[in-house]
Amino acid sequence: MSHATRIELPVLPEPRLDLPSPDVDEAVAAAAVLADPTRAAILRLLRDGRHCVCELAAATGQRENNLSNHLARLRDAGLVRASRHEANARFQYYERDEDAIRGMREALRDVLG
Amino acid sequence: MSHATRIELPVLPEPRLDLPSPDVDEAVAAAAVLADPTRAAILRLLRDGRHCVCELAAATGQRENNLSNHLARLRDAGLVRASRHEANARFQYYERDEDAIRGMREALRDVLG
DNA sequence: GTGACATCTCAGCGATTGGTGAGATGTTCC
DNA sequence: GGAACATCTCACCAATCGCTGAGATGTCAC
Repeated sequence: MSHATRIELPVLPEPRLDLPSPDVDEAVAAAAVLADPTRAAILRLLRDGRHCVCELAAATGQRENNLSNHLARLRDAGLVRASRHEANARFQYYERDEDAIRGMREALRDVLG
Repeated sequence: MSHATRIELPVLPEPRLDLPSPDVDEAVAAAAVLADPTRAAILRLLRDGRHCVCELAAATGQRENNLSNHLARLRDAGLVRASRHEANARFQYYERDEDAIRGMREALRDVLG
């Protein structure tokens, strides 16, 4: 046999310590929004159409001021819009911004594959 | 004009207080895993193949014992598997469980649409 | 205007959680 | 065997976060 070494031998591990750190900021921000049961339920409910605060409060079992807090966070994140009811302006009706939701989905997809 | 009312009049709002509360537990659990930069980076890095702890630590800029903590959480959640290197068993190589990852993706998709 | 209703804002408290430090376990090399 | 290495475990502390309570704003009905 010549001096040629066998190809299938187990190779010594040489950890690569220069891997680039992936950019996951968007995905983490999206996940932080969803990591609360009330906010996740809001986004799930609004998937089927607009709802006012009292409806969302009843469906989630939360008090209305608490829901208002979560809705403010979703508004600041640009994920939902609010507009008063045409016939009775006491009610704020919320709907999703589907463009922003799509952005969340793509950021999460980049991490999960 | 007869007594027939016009059809296009704005309708009085009657909030539906009996909406069923959506089940978002799985999506919330998935989001809680991703809502940390280190864990999100780990899952993103393992998307391209197996890596040992020291590689993940270098790429994320975290200390190895801290990474070990996060990897334990991912293991307990069934999202990653560990196995020692064939040629040098000092190194624990981690890889994703793609079935579990797919479960996460579907749970999140149910909320985001 | 007055009262009732729907929503909003924000300070404060309690619970959860990520990073650290120190020590323990398992592996390789000499 | 002993030393160096790679990883793990866990108690502790500081920071974060969600719920509550109280008060403010805006709208409707009378």
